[in-house]
Amino acid sequence: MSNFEAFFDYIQEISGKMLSEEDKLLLTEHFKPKKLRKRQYFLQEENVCRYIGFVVKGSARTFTVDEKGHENVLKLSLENWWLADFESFYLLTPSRFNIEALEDMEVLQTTNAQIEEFLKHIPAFSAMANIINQNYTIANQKRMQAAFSYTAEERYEDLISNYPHFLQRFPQNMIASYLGLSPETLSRIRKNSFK
Amino acid sequence: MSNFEAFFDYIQEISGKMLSEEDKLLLTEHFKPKKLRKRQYFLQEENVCRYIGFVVKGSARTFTVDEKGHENVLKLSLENWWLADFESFYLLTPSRFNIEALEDMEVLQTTNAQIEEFLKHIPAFSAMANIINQNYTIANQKRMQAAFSYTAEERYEDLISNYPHFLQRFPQNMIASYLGLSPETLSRIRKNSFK
DNA sequence: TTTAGGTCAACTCATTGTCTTGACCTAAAT
DNA sequence: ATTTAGGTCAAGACAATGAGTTGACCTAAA
Repeated sequence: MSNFEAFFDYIQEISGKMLSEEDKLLLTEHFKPKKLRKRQYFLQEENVCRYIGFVVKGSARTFTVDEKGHENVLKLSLENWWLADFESFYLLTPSRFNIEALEDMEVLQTTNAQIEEFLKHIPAFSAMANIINQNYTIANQKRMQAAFSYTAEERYEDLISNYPHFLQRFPQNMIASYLGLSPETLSRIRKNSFK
Repeated sequence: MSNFEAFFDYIQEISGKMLSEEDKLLLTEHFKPKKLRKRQYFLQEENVCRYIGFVVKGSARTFTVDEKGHENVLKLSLENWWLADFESFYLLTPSRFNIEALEDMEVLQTTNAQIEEFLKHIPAFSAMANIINQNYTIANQKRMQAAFSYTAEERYEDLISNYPHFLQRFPQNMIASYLGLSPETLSRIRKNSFK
């Protein structure tokens, strides 16, 4: 049904290791394909994030809603990204985040307990996990730093050089929120940058 | 925060019994107010329905999605109705139903285990539960019968005489689906009934 | 062989979402 | 004290979506 091949390729590519047939079988058995329709939630705030999802198709946003009902986008996800609130997922605490499909999606999802098994038994998976965690850490650090020391314009330039496809896939107001800008400011920045 | 008064009134009115202050305290402690935004799901298919919800404000639909992606509305809910897939809720089996907010909603929700407590300790609650179950059974029976023996037009007439406010609160295509009609057919029925 | 009602396609109209623009405000940095 | 970056508010343009209607046609059961 769902395309596990892309998932296997992804693991092998990131980890630099091969998956055996048994590995693949294990993964296929315990990653459950799930379809989300546009606007459907993968995770709703106040719930525990019981599943981690690998995006096969579609896009999503992770966001919070503050007291005033204002939405704050923390993460934008596309194909070959992971969906989860890791804090909630690992500690089983209620999440403050919402993860919402922005398009119809296909996701492969599994539980915390299963992830432990994969880490133990599948070398490629475990290698991948390490690399991903490193990448996330670096990316987050960069983002934090950028938020403090870069101007709005620089952050935008940074985004388009690192993730040029974001502009095609995500509405501009969500990118603005992701960059910590008002939609108006981003609109003006874009206008100016056409010179 | 949320309006428990309406909930208390409802219980007392249906059951014909009074709630003591302790009863109210127990209910307030264990029914958690929850806000749903329009299009948010109270329950998604394949999940276990862990909560039952009392609608304080807003409206919702219970529907299934068949293999062809066609949505089938089974229930329309307004203020002072209950939200749950009772089969899933009582048996803890994965649900085939989706329950989706059609407007921003305020719901009071609690768990199966808590309901047991209420039934044991709150006479008014237990009396209410009995009456509701009876009403549901009767209503379902009528609906089944209607589906088989009435024409589309009769079912529509029946609906507007029993629930005239549905027309104001729910989009016509959902009412059509609820009646087991195509939207086109309902549209034509309404046109004719203006004579 | 009529009839009830479904399916498909096209069109209208209202609603919502997205982006842009101008006017104005504020806080920090000169 | 005043420039500057960027936020807030309000209005408007435009596109996309959703809801309702209508006509044409099809099918199964009475």
